[in-house]
Amino acid sequence: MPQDRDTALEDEMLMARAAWLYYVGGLNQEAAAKRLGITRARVNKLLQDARETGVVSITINPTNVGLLPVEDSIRDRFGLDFCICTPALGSDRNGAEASDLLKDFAFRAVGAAAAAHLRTHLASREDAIIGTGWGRTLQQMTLQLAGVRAPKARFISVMGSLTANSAYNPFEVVHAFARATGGEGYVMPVPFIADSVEDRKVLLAQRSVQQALELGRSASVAYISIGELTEDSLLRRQKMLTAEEVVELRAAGAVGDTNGIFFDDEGRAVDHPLNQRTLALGLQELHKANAVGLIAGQSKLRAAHAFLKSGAARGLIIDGDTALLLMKEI
Amino acid sequence: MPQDRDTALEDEMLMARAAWLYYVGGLNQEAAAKRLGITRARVNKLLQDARETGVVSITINPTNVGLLPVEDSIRDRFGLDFCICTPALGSDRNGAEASDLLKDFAFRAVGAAAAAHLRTHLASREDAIIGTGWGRTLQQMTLQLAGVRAPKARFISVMGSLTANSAYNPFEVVHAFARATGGEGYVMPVPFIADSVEDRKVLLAQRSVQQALELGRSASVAYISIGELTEDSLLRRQKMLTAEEVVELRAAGAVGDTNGIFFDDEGRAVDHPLNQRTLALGLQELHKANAVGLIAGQSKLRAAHAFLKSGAARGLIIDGDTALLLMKEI
DNA sequence: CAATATGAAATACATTTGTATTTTAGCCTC
DNA sequence: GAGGCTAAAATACAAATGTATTTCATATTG
Repeated sequence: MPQDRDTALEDEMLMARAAWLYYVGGLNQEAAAKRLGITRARVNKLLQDARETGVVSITINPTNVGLLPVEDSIRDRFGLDFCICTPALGSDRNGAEASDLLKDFAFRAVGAAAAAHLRTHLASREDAIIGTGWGRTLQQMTLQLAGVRAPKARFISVMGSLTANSAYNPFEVVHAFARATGGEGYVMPVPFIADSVEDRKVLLAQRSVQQALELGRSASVAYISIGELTEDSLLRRQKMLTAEEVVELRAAGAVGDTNGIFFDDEGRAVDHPLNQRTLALGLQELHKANAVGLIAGQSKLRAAHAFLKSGAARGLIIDGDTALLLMKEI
Repeated sequence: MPQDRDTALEDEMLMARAAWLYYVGGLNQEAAAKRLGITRARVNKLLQDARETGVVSITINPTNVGLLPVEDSIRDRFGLDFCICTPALGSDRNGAEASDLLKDFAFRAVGAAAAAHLRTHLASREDAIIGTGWGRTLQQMTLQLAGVRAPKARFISVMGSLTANSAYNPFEVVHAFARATGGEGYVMPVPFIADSVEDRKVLLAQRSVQQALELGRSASVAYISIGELTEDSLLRRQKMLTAEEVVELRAAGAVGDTNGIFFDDEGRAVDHPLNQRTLALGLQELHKANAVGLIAGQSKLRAAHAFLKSGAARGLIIDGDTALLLMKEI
């Protein structure tokens, strides 16, 4: 049941005061509790809430994480407006065990950086139209937007949806963005890979799809991620592709995809029927929609390189370790 | 002895990585230490350094701290563009003991709020010219600018420097701003209170001083603090004033100063030789330079009230407790 | 008005963090 | 290469923090 409004306000105020005392004032929880006349346990909970809801936010100065030269190189090499790297963490002393954890980190790191980027973007244009893709990185991004309010912003998926439902689904992603910011969300209520070329035509003719695509094309920024083309890839795991299709696509030269558009090592859309069945903004359209590529995880290295060659992206947010590998290739 | 440059960079990188693992990645210090191949104690120190040097900064979302009516009243009463209050914390159950801590807290709180303000300002005009004053509040402000990059910004002291060197010195403040943001810093390489009226003329004639003042006048925002006029005031403690001068100034009606300009309860510059020896932007010039007054600590109440009457400020950032007291007076 | 649900206080305890001390390893100086 | 210096590792311990449990007061509901 909904909490009383006064109580909620009172609560948020207490939260802010506790947070100030603790984080800015440097009091410990006990002292802060005494000061506020409540128990330490309560202060502890308040602080937890404050972090979760974004009343307090912790930022790390991106200067001197040591990747500025890398950022510049990548930006210049691929003609981007900007390139942001998260800190490189790769040099762990105990090689094997960490790789899983590391991958998770990459998603969070890139998600956090992307969230910060969006925050800045919304600060300058609060009525922005923001295109969104799908996947784990995008999902992480939505989780780290606490405290961002943008009731006038509109989030629009630049692609159709998954059939299987998961937190990575464009539908969920857009919803999460809208909820986090108080803005509006729009999705394309069709699968993003149609069953046949004919089906695609029918779906594409839908007014709601046309409207969504139209809105997506006018985005002032669009956050999209890319996929690698392997048996482990999310596309496969979500059953959007069959094993045979993967083999075919690879045979056609495909090394990765963005929003279901498969491209080869040179960043060109490959000649394969699947590419005729995708319901999403194309590579050129993404560029016009100010696409920002989010790259998390070293398994995406090859796909990332190819994607950058395609020229679809205006900007790049990439985890530091993958960026370092990319540097070696260019 | 000065540390090797490479080592320093290496160190700062390690700091950033540790901070990232801990604050963003959510690892505890032990896990982060293992990941980085160093001891937990070292991680602990790195994190401490990271906080102190502003590599990580913790900001608090200022919505709903409950002082909006106070902010509006003060803003309207003194014709300001804006007034920002930090949370009021005065209602501690155990009256006496806290006053010292509270004061320290006020500096930090106002510094944090001012840092957030600057952050926003720089977001809209990255090549801004920013005037700066001196003192503990300004110094705190510089420590809380983590994550702000503004290589095109210029920071210019609106006043001469202290003779005694301290972290509060305009020189240090400007330097800290420049370092934190990557921007440029300019100072007036002269004392801000000359030994005599004649000396002031000579110093003022310096080309570098003229240039600095010129630049300061064109600031798009200037952060300045005010001082109360007591034996405890920073001016006295930094030996910028003799005890006799304080007595004289008080006799002339002075209740406070900003940048060495002494004013009375009505906010008028008092008629005293000292006011002829100050090397700094005057009250009217500060208004033109879009001055924002930073007020931290209840001991500054009277001076703050007078300062606001002077009309020198375009905006105000004040700690909540002092704001509440101010409210009672107006 | 009694029954019940709720949120916070009180309490207790395990974990994490901060800090001091000692030991070790590398490095500079002579 | 011995001596002394420094930074970090290793260790140990005290303080703060996170979390669960029980108890209590208050508000809500039938």
